[in-house]
Amino acid sequence: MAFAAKIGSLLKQRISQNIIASNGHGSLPSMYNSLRCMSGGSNLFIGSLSYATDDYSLKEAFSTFGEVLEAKVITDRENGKSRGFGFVNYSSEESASAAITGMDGKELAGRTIHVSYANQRPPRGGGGYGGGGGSW
DNA sequence: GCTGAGCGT
Repeated sequence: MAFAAKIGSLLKQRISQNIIASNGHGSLPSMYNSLRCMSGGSNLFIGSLSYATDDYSLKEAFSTFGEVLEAKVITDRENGKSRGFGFVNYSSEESASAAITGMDGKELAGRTIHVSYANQRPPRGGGGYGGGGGSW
């Protein structure tokens, strides 16, 4: 069949476009170094959070910019009190970018928060220090 | 009786 080949061609083009879009979106700023170890989702670091902010409020606050797969506010394990910062995991990089553009330097719960891409975070499992390399 | 730089079990 001829259409079969056509479908294959279309699929190939689609894949190529996807790869190219992942490499050079054209709209994303230069921050490819920050996205070196991630697959399917973007991790954002939220700082200067209010001590009254929780995971749910974070998710609800950042859910308006995109689909938040996971929103977590860091709390002390020995105290159980909010440390004042959290992390937001989006399902798309554009959503994360939109969240940064729309929430970085803005106010949440009455406090100005700082939104940026997360950096340190070893994939829990292994034992041992991973790399560090945080210099870009 | 609690505080505001930073990066999570």
